Amino acid sequence: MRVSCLMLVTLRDDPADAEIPSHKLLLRAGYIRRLGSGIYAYLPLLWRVLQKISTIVRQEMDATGALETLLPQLQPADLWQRSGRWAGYTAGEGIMFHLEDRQGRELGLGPTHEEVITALAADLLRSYRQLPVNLYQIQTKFRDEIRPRFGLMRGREFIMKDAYSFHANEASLRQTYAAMDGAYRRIFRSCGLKALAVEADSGAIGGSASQEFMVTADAGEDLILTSADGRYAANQERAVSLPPEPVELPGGLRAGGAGELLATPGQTTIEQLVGAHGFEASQLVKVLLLVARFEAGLRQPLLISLRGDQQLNEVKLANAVSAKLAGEHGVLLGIDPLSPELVAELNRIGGRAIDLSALPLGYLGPDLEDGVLTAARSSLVIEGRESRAGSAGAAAMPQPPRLHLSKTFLRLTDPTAADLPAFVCGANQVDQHRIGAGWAGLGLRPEVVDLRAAQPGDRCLHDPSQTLAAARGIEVGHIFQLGRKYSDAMEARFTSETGAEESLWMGCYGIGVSRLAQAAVEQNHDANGIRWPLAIAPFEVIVVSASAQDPVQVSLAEEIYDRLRSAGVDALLDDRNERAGVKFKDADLIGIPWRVVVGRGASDGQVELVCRDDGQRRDLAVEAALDALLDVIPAGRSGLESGVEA
RNA sequence: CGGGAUGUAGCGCAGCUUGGUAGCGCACUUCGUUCGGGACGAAGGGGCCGCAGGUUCGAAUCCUGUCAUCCCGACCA
Repeated sequence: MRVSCLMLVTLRDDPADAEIPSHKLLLRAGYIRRLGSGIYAYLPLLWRVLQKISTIVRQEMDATGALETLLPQLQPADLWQRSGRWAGYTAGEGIMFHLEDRQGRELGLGPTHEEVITALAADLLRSYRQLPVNLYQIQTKFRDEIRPRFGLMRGREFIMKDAYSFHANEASLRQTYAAMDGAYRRIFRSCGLKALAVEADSGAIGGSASQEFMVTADAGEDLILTSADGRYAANQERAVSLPPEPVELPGGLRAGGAGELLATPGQTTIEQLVGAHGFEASQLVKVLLLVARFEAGLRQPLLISLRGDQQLNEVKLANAVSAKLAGEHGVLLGIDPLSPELVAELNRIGGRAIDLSALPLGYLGPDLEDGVLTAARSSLVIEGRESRAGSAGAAAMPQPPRLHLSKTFLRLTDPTAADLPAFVCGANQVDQHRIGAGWAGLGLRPEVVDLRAAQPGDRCLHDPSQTLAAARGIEVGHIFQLGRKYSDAMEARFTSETGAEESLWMGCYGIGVSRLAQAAVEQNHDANGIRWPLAIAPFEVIVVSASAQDPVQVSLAEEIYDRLRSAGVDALLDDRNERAGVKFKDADLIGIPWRVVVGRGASDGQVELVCRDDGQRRDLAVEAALDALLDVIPAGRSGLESGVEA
């Protein structure tokens, strides 16, 4: 390809709406253009990168026996209603673009394909003899992200490789999951990326085991905790660790564990209590009030007890709450702090009102009575769901769920708090705490759930001499063992060896192809521009004649370009009538791994070979330069020596 | 959705406080000189100043509304 024919438009200034290096560079170097928030055109240079990544992905997926396919992006709503995800994915903070066709039928634009593939599997897979199978596709996904960000990093339209496997039993699922783990490590290594495999939360997709693949980069959206020995790595959402040992409370239990009152005027935070009384934060139990929202209308107040020096991990909390209540009340839509606005909403739906002013915020103890949820004397009751005589149109709308407020707290206690023999906690009255309280003395038998966020510096479970260190990562891949969640919901069954009808076991495996391209830039750039790993660079070599006027240089450059191309090298020829400096700057910016400069030495058959990655230059005879390139390029196409580290 | 910021030429910005001819740098076109790290000179082209109302003799500038984009939080490949 000749640069003169490439529609190359590079920018000298950083675009104002880009924040992180990779986003700026992709815009400046002419790889992408924004059409709307989270919507980008992939320009020809980037398309070459995406194709190369896709080729690597295909090779590795095919090598595991996976079958490439292409599924519809336009997906009928009833599929999603059958899996129970339609409401969660379209209402409120749902992420699916959806529309109605001319007949009034509802459709969604595929954010993921569990429903479609499971419906197909239900149709096609009848016998254990057909199993296992693993189907994959590389295609555009649509997600109405709450906050699109950083160019391709979080787009509303993006390219994803997604694979779905079906099995007769869990052991087979584990086998394919392990095969995908291996394939993913090879894919990222082949792309020339340093990636880290970490334990992950399985999130909204559901299922049991899951692992994420992170490209380490400062701009990453995820926090990863790793042990120095490399044996443990996890997303902070998921990470577990040994908490620091608490400091024993002097005096132990008082008043039989009911605690003695302690005047703490104006001291509503851990820091203030520690400062005023010389406590250690680990001697305190703090209480958080939250409300969980469920799809079927339940609003469940939560009373969470944590040791004072620990932080809540909201993902762990959501999982725990969901595990307890989602079966009966549908999908957990969210968990919110008990703010005045939320109290106002609860008051509208609760029948009786919560009186926020009666809650001694900052002085709450774990034994706060359920009575506060109904105790307000306000008789101001406003019916939330008055059914107005609706028009025909309104009548056709599905009825929103009836909101209702639980009158009792769901009380969950982190082990760090539950294990304290004696502690300081709020007294449920303003300006008072209690010292020397204990769980039994307060009349409580805490329900213990791991809710604390692991922190950098915590000791590791597998080896307490190791501590966790933090790194930031960009999630480029995620593999899940789904189990039978979708096959149960969508009745995707097969006949087993014993003749019984059983639900299929499923796994799913995703790679963000377009995100991966940008992550590669984030991990490989310098002040002058992008430094593509050879394996996914849009071109492997750029041939630049220093002077477009010198016919000797021009013809030698043409010759080298032709010979590289006929040797199977992806070569680019900068044949523009520009000054050498402009061509060099552009070559660095767009990040081509090797540059052949045909300049002053051209008449003596000498050229310069420049490596973009380390900046090294060598003056070589033409033949030597070609030999060097034909040696290093095929070797480099297979990626790094060692990519995935854990 | 909550909080913060910004919309002026393809890109980056000034002008707005104090209303009166729409500007600068880069990019683009033509000519000349230059030619190994984003050259120089000359001459040009390109603007519903995000949009809609309002105030005013007069609005990029003041007021109201609205839309869009970016950043910080919940979502995820």
